[in-house]
Amino acid sequence: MTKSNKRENIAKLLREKSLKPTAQRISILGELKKLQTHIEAEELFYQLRKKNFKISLATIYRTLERLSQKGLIKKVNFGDGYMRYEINLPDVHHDHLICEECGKIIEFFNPEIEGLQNNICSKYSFHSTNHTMIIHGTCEDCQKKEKVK
Amino acid sequence: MTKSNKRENIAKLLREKSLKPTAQRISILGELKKLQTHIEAEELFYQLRKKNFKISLATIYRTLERLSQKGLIKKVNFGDGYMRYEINLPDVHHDHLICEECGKIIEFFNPEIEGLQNNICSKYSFHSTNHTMIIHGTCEDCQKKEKVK
DNA sequence: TTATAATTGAGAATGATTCTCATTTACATA
DNA sequence: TATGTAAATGAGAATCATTCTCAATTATAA
Repeated sequence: MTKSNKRENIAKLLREKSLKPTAQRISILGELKKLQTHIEAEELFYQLRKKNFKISLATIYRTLERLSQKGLIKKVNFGDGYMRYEINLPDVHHDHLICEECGKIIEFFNPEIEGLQNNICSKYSFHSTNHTMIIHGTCEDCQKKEKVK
Repeated sequence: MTKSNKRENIAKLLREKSLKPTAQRISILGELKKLQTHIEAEELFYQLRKKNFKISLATIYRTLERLSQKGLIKKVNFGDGYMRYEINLPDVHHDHLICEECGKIIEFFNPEIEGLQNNICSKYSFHSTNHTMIIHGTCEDCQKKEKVK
């Protein structure tokens, strides 16, 4: 796919969500699409600047918020002081394992979680739009390091 | 149980974790124990001040962090800008449903989650110390309000 | 083209949390 | 029971991710 085709696809996506397809929004969504993983606002800001996209940090935050409200991206909170954002691929929901030692974040997908979520929600007559499951602990590598000590 | 007995129990708990049982730490742990639910640092600060405990906000934050490291309390992040803290009753792990409309937080306990967590961890050779599952959506009451509109 | 409502940039403001450092406290030891 | 010392505390300053403000710019409908 050509570069301008990609841009046009993203623009279309934005219009479908009644968001004006500005250069800034297209660049953010394009970058997240390419990344396929979570990123912090400031990091995204530097990445885009490095690629000569003209954009301000305020716009990054504003846009990420809007895209998240519209369901185009997901906002993830690992509890370490700042939000992370990632493209929202429908039906490919994943959750996270966070290593307390080295900070590594492992993404995992578990279909049973979806079922479990449904059970819980129906029990409380709760209508869920989203869930987060974060498991904190120690990763394989860091467990080995522990043993060596 | 008398008031001074309670204090002595909490002091013992702190000593077991090699934490000096200061008046401030005892008051914090006592309050969380009485509450049995999550609370924000600032709110806890006001509660304790109201009860004439002499304590500073800095100490609140420091102590909550220490108690959490030692596993006496749990730190919960609902992603709304500030941490919440709650007493950690072992083997009574619960998770949360958060209503996006009214902010209500429903606690739930689901034993299957523990099993699921174990499956995931063993798959990744991950040693878990803790997990959080948060389901965002709309609570029963707010769904009814929606319909009326 | 033009009007206008939405979007953006730059930097100031906010606010939860952390840090600093002088003072106080718990407690092991004499 | 007195004392030395490392740990804990209080008060307020500092931090820093995020949000706000407002003038300038831009997307699009007419």
